[in-house]
Amino acid sequence: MINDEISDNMRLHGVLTKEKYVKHLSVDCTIFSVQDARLKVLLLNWQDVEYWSLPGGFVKEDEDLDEAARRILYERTYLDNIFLEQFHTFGKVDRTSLKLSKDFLKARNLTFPDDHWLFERFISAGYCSLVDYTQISVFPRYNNESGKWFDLDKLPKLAFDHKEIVKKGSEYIRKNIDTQIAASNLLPEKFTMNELQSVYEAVLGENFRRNNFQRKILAMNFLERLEKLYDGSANKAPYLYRFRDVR
Amino acid sequence: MINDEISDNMRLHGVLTKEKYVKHLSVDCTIFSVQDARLKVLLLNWQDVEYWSLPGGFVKEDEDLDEAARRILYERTYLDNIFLEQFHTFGKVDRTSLKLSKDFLKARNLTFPDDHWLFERFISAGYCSLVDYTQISVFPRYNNESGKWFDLDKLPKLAFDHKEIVKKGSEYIRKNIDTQIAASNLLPEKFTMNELQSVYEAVLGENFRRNNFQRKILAMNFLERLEKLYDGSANKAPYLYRFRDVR
DNA sequence: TCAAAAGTGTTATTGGTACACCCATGT
DNA sequence: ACATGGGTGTACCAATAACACTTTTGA
Repeated sequence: MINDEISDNMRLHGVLTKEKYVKHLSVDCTIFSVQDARLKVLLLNWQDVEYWSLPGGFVKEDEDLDEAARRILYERTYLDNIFLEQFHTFGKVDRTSLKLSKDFLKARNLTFPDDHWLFERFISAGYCSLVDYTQISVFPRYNNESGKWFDLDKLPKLAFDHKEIVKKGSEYIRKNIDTQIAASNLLPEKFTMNELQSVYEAVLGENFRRNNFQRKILAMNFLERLEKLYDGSANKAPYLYRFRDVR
Repeated sequence: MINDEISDNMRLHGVLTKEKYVKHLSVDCTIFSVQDARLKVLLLNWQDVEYWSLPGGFVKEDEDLDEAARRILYERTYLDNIFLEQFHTFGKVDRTSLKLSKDFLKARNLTFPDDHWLFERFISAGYCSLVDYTQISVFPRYNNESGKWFDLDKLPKLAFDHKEIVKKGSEYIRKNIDTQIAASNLLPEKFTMNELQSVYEAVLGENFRRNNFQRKILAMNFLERLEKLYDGSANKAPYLYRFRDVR
């Protein structure tokens, strides 16, 4: 366990010194999911550091920005083939803090020279995705790192400007809810209207009348009605649906 | 004139070698205006270079990304206090081209070592703004550079991925037309409903019925009705309006 | 036969579109 | 008085919201 931890940190140190990254540029992912009928965001925390932060990373020199975001998401969640969208780039000079950056590295027993680019100014591209948290097989990536899902109005202390990033990310998800939900893996291949409605309600944080919801969704014409689902419950069997266009 | 040109280029060279910029990061501005009842975009061209490009620039190390965009817009158009919004960041590895970059510099008689960061990969944050082209006092900035407004469906050959940037920028402007027009300086302090409608029609590229347009706009409740305008024409005097919230 | 949950229908309201009409204004 | 362009009213249609009723299901 201790050995794992050391080797993890060694690996990270090696990666940050040897691998070629685009300096001053990072990607931060706001990964949302639905849990207990609420929209949650995934945050990471390192042992002995007060602040939580978004799963983020750096962009390799030979890697598209979008690719970098996909890779980072994969590294954090082992989720592949996920619909990920850029929503805003955060570029305030003082958005990161030297002290906090050092604390982060100290918590992992990493040291870098004071003039390392890690301590300079960072511009960060924000990406967002809606995922099924039960399909996230393994995180965190490092032993002294922990991940947790947070309610948007019960966020812990966040590093840097990550609170603002989460806010903008969630606004983006809500504004683009139709495509986001359709492209997410939140629902199984086939699902009932009720399940779909629950997801909408969780993401938007408001309730709809089931009949009006059904009409509205069906009018958008991206659902395909399939066979009925007999799940053994003592009521009329609901139809199953599927998103029309294959992703 | 020749002297001016030389000194301009010298200045640019000096700036690019001495001033501290965030490497690999640029800002490109899509500046739109309305001319002949059509939405136009401002493009720049250097003598002896086939390709046109967006007014862009680099971000200083001690400058917010938003600030950089404002500064660049000011440098190009001498427009100040302009509503400028970020809409997307373009990060493909091959979005710039080494050859074209060299051509650009050659056209200005500038030489940089081959390993200069100017020739490396660039990530560019796209900003957009709607402005009154008649209020743009002076551009271009350099003598061998010319600026011109282009119809969106009659674009010339564009450098790098600037065509895509223009497209995304115009989509953003159209999607956010209400705030964009209200925040722009396209209209004078007081204006008639007809003038407002013309701007909407130019930006969206479609026509509306005046009475329905009026209803819709007034329902949004961001206009304040003022006195009537007697301009001497032989018809009923239209009301003047003003945007409610002061910008 | 009953409760639970789904499907479907009906009406009212709202927002937008099309058309019509009247009003003010300078020539 | 008249053409011009602006203001306002009304009828119509589609989308949405609110409410009601019927159907299916396993216990």
